[in-house]
Amino acid sequence: MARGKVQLKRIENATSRQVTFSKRKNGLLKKAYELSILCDAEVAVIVFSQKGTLFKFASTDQIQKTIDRYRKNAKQLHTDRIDVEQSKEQLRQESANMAKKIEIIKILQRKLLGQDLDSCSPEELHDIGNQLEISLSNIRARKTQLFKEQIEQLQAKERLLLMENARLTKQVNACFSLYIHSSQPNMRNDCC
Amino acid sequence: MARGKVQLKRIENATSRQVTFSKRKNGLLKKAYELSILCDAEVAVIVFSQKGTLFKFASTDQIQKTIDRYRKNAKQLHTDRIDVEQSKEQLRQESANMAKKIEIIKILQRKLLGQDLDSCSPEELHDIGNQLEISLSNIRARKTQLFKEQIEQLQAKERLLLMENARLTKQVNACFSLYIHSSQPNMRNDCC
DNA sequence: AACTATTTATAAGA
DNA sequence: TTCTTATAAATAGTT
Repeated sequence: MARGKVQLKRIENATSRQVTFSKRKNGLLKKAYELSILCDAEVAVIVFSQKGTLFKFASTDQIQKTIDRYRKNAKQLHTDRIDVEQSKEQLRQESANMAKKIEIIKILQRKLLGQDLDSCSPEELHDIGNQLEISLSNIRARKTQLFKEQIEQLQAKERLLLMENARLTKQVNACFSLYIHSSQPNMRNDCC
Repeated sequence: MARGKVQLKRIENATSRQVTFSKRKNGLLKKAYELSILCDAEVAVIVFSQKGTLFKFASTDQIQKTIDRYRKNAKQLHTDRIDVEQSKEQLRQESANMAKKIEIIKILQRKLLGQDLDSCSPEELHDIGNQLEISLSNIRARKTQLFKEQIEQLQAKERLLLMENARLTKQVNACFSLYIHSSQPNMRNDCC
């Protein structure tokens, strides 16, 4: 724009490029400022030098406001901020649900372990009892078996004793009959 | 910049302001473009007219890239994108941890319910057994009591039968003695 | 960083 | 809006 037109292409000389960047960058920011003032427009400019240095101008107090307005306008808000908030909210809810589940499971587990039974409603006690019955019927099989075996043994013993008892009674009667027929018929009632 | 200097203040005439906005806006975007080409810089410009119409320029294919770079540079990324990503990641991890917890608790619960016992190590079986023993000892008290009562009854019966047996044996012997003394001494061996 | 010859941007007018 | 044009501003090359 002075002392010769410039080609619109990257300035190869590094020093020259750096100088031009500095001048034009200032010019750009100034123009942005003027536009915002003269025309009452909302303007935001972000410039990174090749070195990575940041320069910016914003007509609002917070450049973020303009950026947000841009994103909203460009309907990218849906895929960015709101989207992110939604997925965060979703994760939060999942989290909360899981925490609830854990609590419920823990409570049930404590009850299954026979603790905190005081706080149970009758139906709950019933249900827990049923569940535990299932558990117990599996786990206790062996113990129950032992009890049963013991009872069966006792019952077998009982049967044997009853048989022995019957046999003895018969024998007593037989003896008594022999005795009656041989000497004392009036003793029959005492014997049976 | 021509035909008279302008005061750096809002142009009051609406039409004039609109025209100036259009011209200067184009000029700003052009300057931004030139800066990005000549100096190989990353430039983003966002302009909203008073009406709210959006105009923008970005030297990258996606203006969002420049905005993100800006936010990163301005260390706002910490409170924005990265922060959001971190909290999302945190929630994700919590979520995963909770899922694991639920799995573990479910497995334990299944085991407490007497299922999937095949997959247990001996120690695990032992621990679960112990836990269940506590539970069982509380819940089973009544059933065990019934078993014991039944056994006690049977034992009592057994004792009664044994006593009866003894009594009968005694009686048999007594009868036999009477019989022997009264008539047939050679029958003693057949009787006992 | 300053200078200045030129180019570029643009205000006012049409 | 767009074109014109006088003139202000920006800036490339130089110092």
